[in-house]
Amino acid sequence: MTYALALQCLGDPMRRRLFEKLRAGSASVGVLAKGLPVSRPAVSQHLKALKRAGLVKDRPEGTRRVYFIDPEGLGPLRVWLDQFWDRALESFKQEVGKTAGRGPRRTP
Amino acid sequence: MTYALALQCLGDPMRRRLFEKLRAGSASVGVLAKGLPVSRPAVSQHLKALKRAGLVKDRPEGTRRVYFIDPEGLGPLRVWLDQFWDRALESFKQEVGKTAGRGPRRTP
DNA sequence: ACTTACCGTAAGTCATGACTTACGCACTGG
DNA sequence: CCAGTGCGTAAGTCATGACTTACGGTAAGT
Repeated sequence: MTYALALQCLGDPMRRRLFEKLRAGSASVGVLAKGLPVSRPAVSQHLKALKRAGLVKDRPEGTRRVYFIDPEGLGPLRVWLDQFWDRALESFKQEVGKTAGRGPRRTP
Repeated sequence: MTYALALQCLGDPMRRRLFEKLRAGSASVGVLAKGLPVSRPAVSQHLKALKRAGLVKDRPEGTRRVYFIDPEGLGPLRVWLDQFWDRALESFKQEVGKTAGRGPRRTP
C-alpha cells in the first residue's frame, strides 16, 4: 500500500526535481534549495513528504541535515508496476485486434 | 519526458483506482463509473488525462467507448525508475555507513 | 423519423496543497 | 558564553485541479 504514497509524492514536479537531484548523491537542505526556484522551507516540506513515503533518508551532519535516496523506497513502486506489465500486456493483445474491427456501424 | 505525465496522472488516487480497474480488462465509461464514488463525467475527465499520458487507449463500440490499458505507456516510467535503482543504489551503500558515524557532537 | 442510451465538453464551485514569511531550536566556532 | 549558521514548524495566502450540473452530439432500436 505504500506505493500509493510514493506515487503521490513523485507526482509533484518540484518533488521530482528534488528527488532527481538526490540521484547524483547526498546533499544538505540548503544546497538542494539553491538550484531550485523555491524557498528553503518549501524544500524542507517536500523532503518531509519524501521521507514519509520512504523514498529518502536523512542523517545529521553537524548543524545541517544531509538527505539521500533510499532505494528500498522504490521497491513497492516497482512491484506495483510489474503487476501491470504482466497482467495488462496479455489483455492488451486481445484488444488491439478489435480496435479496427467493431467500430460504429459502417455507413458507406 | 513523458514519464512526468504518467507520474502526475497516477499520483491521483481516483485515477489510480480507475487504472487498476482497467487492469482486469477493458471496460466502458459507464461501467467504470459504477463502482466509483464519483460522477460519470468525472470519470470521463480522468480517462482523458490517462489517455493524454499514453497510459490508456480507447475504442468505439457502438454507442459506448471502451477503454483499456496501453502497456507501452508504462515503459518510460519503468526506464525512469531503473535509472534510480542503478545509480542510487551504489550511492546508498556509501551513505549507510556514515549514518551513525558523524552525527552531532557527542556530549557525554 | 423519434426516442433512448452513452458519452464528451463547458462552466462554475470548492477543497486541497504548494508556497510564502516569521519564529524558535540545535549545533559550531570564536 | 555569545554570535552565527542551518534547519524544521506554524500560520496564512493563493492557485491548481477535482468535482458537480447542464448541455449537445452520435449511434442504435423501433
